[in-house]
Amino acid sequence: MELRHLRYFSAVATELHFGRAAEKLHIAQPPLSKQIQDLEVELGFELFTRTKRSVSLTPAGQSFLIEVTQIFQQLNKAIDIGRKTSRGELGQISIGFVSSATYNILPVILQQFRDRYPNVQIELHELTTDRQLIWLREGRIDIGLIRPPIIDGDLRSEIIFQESLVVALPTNHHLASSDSICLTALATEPFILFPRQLAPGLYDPIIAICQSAGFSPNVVQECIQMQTIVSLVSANMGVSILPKSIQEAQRQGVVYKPIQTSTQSVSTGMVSSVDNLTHHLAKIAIVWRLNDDSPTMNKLLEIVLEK
Amino acid sequence: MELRHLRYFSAVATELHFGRAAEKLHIAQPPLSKQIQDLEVELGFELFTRTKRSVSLTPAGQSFLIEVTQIFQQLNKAIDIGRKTSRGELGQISIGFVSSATYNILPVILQQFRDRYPNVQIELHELTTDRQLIWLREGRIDIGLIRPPIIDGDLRSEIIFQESLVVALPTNHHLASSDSICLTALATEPFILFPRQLAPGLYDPIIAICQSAGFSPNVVQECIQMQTIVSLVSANMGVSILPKSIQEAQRQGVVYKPIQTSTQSVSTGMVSSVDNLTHHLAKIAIVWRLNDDSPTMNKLLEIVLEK
DNA sequence: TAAAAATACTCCATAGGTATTTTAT
DNA sequence: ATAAAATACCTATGGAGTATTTTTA
Repeated sequence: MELRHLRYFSAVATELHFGRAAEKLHIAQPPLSKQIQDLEVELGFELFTRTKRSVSLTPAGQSFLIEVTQIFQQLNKAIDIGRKTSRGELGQISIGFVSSATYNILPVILQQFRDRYPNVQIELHELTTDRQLIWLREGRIDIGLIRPPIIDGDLRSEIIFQESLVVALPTNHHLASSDSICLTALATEPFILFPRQLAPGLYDPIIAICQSAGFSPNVVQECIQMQTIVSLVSANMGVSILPKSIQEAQRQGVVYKPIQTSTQSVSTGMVSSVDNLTHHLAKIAIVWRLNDDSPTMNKLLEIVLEK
Repeated sequence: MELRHLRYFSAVATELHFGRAAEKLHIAQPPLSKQIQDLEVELGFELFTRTKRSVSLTPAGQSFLIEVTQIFQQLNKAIDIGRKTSRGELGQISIGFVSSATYNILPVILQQFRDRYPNVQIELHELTTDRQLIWLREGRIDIGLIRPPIIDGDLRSEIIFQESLVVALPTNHHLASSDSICLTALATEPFILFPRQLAPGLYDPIIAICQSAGFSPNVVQECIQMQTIVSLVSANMGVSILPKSIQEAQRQGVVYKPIQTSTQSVSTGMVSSVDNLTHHLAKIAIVWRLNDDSPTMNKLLEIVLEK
């Protein structure tokens, strides 16, 4: 049996006239009769009652017609779903992100993507950078929003967001009323940072700017969650250096201060002003599998990278 | 597009290997590749990602596969429903019946039919004989259970049940304690009968046996419903002659008595004993359209007539 | 007698086969 | 070197056309 048989049957069932049905199908009447006969033989039951002068559906033909109509609807649906999926208009995407992305780039991406592809199901996973890289390779997520750098030949990435670092101080700290902080003033302060392993691309620059301010930070506590770091700062456990957008998570007991650019470094030329700038920035990169041809993923990439 | 394309797609999607899929389909590999290519061109999107060494479904191919699987399920369902309908195992039938058939033949027919064809929807219509004939011609019912005779070239009928007539008397009637009634004894009684028009095949024999008992019944009341006749008898309005099975509808205030066979008629030979017997019988016939080829109707006929 | 489906046949488009090439591992 | 898909080309099945017959209203 082929769709042709069903199309022909449907036409004859609608017209109840082999001649007119054949005309509508742009074929001659004899082959149409033949095809319907073949179909009836294959099905094992009669579809039409022919009396040389008039054609009518048998009860079996009537119920078969109803079902056949649904087959064609189902076929159209299949084609439509396939086409939409191929265009990235339908489907699903799994996105991993570091917690701090919640305050800046993630909501922007989500809103733009949802606006343009409302029928794509988005799955979100808050994960540290290192776990995102594993999940990407395993195919558990399609997109990662991580702290660079990444070193993996099967993955590609692009920096999509960068922001300055700020110092987080408890409200009652003696520098809490300054406009900006010279890092040197924090040389003896206890520091609360996240473990280096979680995001070396963010950790190392922090250490570096402390070094260039002439000290190694005295890390008294490590926390996996940035929120927890903020909590500990507010509890007077120490100070921290964090990406600026953490300010969005309004928290009592903590103030954030810009880092005072060391004019000395610039003037001496030891560190170029460009390097200095980049070293004061916290970056977020989007990562995906090099060989991923998923249309949904590509549409999301398009949106994120087009700016 | 033909079902062939979908069958081939389904095979390749399952095997994810053109060679093996072709083998399973009992065709060579090159034509299979060709058909899949044709399908992709017609659909306008890629179904598979081929890397000469491995085949995998694109996201669009994945969703298309799910829908295509449903098409085949739908197709099997269509064939199954058609076949069952053609065998009379599925469908619907509309049955008309005279009220008195409720007490004898109808429940038997219904039970046997339901047992054998549980998936056929039965529509029941209690109608008088004359309206059943109209509804049959209009196609509003497929089967009638009526009081014969019928005279209609487009309809066919068969007697399927006959029973003797009985006299219905009020309990306090002076003959209520007799074992059987000689009709002559009722010559002066008031009679309650149904209008002749509703079932001449039942009305005329009743009049005939009264005539052969030497009187014309004095009809004081006509009722369309047999139940009403019984009610009026119980209310002392008169007597009646009814089919025996009306006894099943237990009713207080009424007794039913067999009619005493006139030995005279038999002995004189004026009326043959056979004629006499037939004239004392109330018949029910099954009627259907001569040109009705509905399998459901034919299966019901088979059941009713096979005994 | 006319209208409509079925039959008989003819033809060619294309599904499917065979041989070979290409390409990635 | 090998496995597997694609390409090239050929074959033949069967879908569709034309002419005709059959049937019944």
